[in-house]
Amino acid sequence: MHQPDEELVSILHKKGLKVTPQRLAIFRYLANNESHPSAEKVYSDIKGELPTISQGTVYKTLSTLADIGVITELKINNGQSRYDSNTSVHVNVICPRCNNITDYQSETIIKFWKKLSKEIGGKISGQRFDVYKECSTCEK
Amino acid sequence: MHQPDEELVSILHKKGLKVTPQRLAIFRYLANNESHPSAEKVYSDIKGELPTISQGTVYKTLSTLADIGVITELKINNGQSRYDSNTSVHVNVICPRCNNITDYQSETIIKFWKKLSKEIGGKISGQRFDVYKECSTCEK
DNA sequence: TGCTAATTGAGAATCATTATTATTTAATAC
DNA sequence: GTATTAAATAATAATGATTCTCAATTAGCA
Repeated sequence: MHQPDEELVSILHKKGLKVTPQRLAIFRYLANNESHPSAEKVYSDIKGELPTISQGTVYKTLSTLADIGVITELKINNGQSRYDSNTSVHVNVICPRCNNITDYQSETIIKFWKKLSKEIGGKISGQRFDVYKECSTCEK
Repeated sequence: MHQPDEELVSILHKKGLKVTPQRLAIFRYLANNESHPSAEKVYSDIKGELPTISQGTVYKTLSTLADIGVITELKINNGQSRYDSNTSVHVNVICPRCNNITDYQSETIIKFWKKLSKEIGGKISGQRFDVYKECSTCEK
């Protein structure tokens, strides 16, 4: 696992934002977490490291990190947002039962995105590809 | 414009659900509407036809129509759901400023979906492809 | 025409998220 | 190091979309 802090610190400086323990901890947590946690999950897990952090700070920090582009926010069908430190083009494989999310990446997706973005044209600022598929746990 | 009622009535019968004026009106409204309206917009527009309809009924009806697969629900980043009677594989081109949504369809997408669903495998129950791009109105 | 379960309408309740504000703190200058 | 100051945080209230509850109504069938 590489050091994610340097990247974040450099971007925060570039944007004129402060480097705070809350921002570092939440970013680090997501960088080491494949599970696309909700804000609530981030809050309850991060309290081990920062016991006095508030829910509001978690929400604002996640939103800030998404604004500067180091994480992505996914509003899913159960009404909550999930957060992902994988900012490259990929497919979110979402279990329609338990809302577990895993990332899927392949050449097919990269090529499709190249072709599609050219086809659509204009100032494209992002994309999101979801596939709904029952996870192995729910299948049973 | 073809008659959308027959299709809906047949599916409702198949599922053992009742054919109500509310369900017909909301489905017809969406079938003739490209703009991916919110529940609130559906409610305020449908009141012209059904003045006594309640917001709760609109929400429940939209959810029912999505459950039986005749419309799709899109939770977007401003926190609301948008509804679309286009249930074929397509890309939602979403304006990140005003949240206007237009559908984009092409061979590229059809081919990609065939390839991707084979690649991922398993019981896939749906998909959603979004592209964020400023609409012509917001560009100005 | 009457019966019955599903649906509707009205309003209360919920849940995730956002806003407010006083306090604290990171970053910069001295 | 210490002071300054604007930005960030913590606590809590407020919001907004959606869901729930339940009595009244209605579609579908006998």
